[in-house]
Amino acid sequence: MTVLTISSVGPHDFELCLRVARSFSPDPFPVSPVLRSAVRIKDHLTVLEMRQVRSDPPVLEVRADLPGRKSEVMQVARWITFADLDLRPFYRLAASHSVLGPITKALHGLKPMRPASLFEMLVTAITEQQISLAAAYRIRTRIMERLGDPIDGLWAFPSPGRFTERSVADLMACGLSQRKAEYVKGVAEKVASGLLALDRLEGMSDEEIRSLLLQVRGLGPWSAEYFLVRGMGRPDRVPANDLGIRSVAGRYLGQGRRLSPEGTMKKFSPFRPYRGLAAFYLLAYGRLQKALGNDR
DNA sequence: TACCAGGTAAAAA
DNA sequence: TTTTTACATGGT
Repeated sequence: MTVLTISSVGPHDFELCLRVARSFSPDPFPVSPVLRSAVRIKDHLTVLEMRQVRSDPPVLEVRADLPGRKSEVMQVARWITFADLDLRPFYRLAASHSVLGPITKALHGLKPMRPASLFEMLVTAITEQQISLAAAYRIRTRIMERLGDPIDGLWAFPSPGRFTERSVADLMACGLSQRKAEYVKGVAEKVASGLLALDRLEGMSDEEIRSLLLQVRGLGPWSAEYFLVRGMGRPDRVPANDLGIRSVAGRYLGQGRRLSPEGTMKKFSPFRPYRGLAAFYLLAYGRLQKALGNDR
């Protein structure tokens, strides 16, 4: 067992990050300060255990049974936990705002967590198109159980190859529509063949990534923006037509009713270049209120 | 039981 | 070119 430590930039409350991430899942997770995550590192399946061991300055600890791969483990853990994100410029921008000011104070140290792989994020985006997050979550669970690799009580998200070797009918049996099954298989083929080089995206601009994704069948404007902000953590991206974001924008920044996509973007414009982070904080606040039963 | 839920591509007009 | 439609599952 290798034990590594990660120093995180700026304020970071990892337990809060976990609580928020879990609040988006339909399953009631046991409250635990430890994140256990099954990941693939260089074709090697392993479980990462991450927890916070110091708060100021923040330090995270990572445990993995993968000797000799320390730098890769460190890199993946930094990616998942978003250790390199500095929240302070966003907090300075939000501090004077009547709504985001108090909310950023209440959620001090909250960083959005990212899935270990961008391929997983693409599949997640497709599953979440049009149907509820809970329904999409159930479908992804079936995908993991049927195509993924079990390890230590967890499932690793299936690699692109696992999708390409299955038929569209196999994917439909997990609950995807025929359309979405075709989308997912098509994306997996593009990634597996190298036609869609996800490992090159990090060095590209938001707009470059967006236009690249829009060329892929099954990925529209919502999916591209969702991928940018949730999968890659690009802090200024907001899916303008996202139902959840339009609702919280209306609830906390408007008159209570869901806003139009244009109205939503207008409400977030003061937070440039952190509009996506502002949206995330509203969503997180809304989920935590709901979990506490304070959402009426 | 209906209806809506963090859209998209393709058919129809 | 613009508008309309089909689509899967799960919660309320």
